[in-house]
Amino acid sequence: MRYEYAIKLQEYLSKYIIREDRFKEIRYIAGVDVSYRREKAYPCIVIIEKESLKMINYECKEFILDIPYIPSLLFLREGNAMLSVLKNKEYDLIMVDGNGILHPRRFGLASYIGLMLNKPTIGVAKRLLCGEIVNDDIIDKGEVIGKKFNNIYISIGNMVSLSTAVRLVKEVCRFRLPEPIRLADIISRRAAQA
DNA sequence: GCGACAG
DNA sequence: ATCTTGTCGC
Repeated sequence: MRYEYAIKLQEYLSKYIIREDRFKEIRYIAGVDVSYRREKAYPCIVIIEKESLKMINYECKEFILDIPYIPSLLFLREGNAMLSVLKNKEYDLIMVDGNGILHPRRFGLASYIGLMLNKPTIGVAKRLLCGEIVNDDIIDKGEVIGKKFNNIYISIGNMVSLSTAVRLVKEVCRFRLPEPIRLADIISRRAAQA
């Protein structure tokens, strides 16, 4: 896929992202992350019960990668790997290691996942991709596109408002990262090193 | 042209 | 993200 085409695709798909709450009850939350070893990726999903923060289920797969990492096009590299572990599982919302609309074209990995699965998703990044921070609000081109909290950057992926996204992340944070993502990170890392 | 740049 | 040992500190 040409670089220019991928950019156009993001601009087009971003129009379909829903930036408000579209769900009934959030009881189970999934977290997804990907670790690497040479040409292979190890996507992992962890599902926790929000109330108890207990892990209910997890799975890790091996995935062959052919697309390099290009800043702002992370969804091309990790998108399908993540989708493969999200299939046939039950959860009410997904937290993704990467951005949602906190993105130059308002369409990061978490938005891609949310649109493909028609599910609520939240983007959680450890470093800032774009925008400037004003009182923990992340502003880009006059628009609030995310929130800084706990030294992480939270954004709408799909079907969740920013305020709800922040509240949910806070609810499942024991350490720096929200539990579903922290656990998925640990498990995928271990799988990659095995 | 220069620097920045999720994972 | 990954390649990589020990080390300082709560």
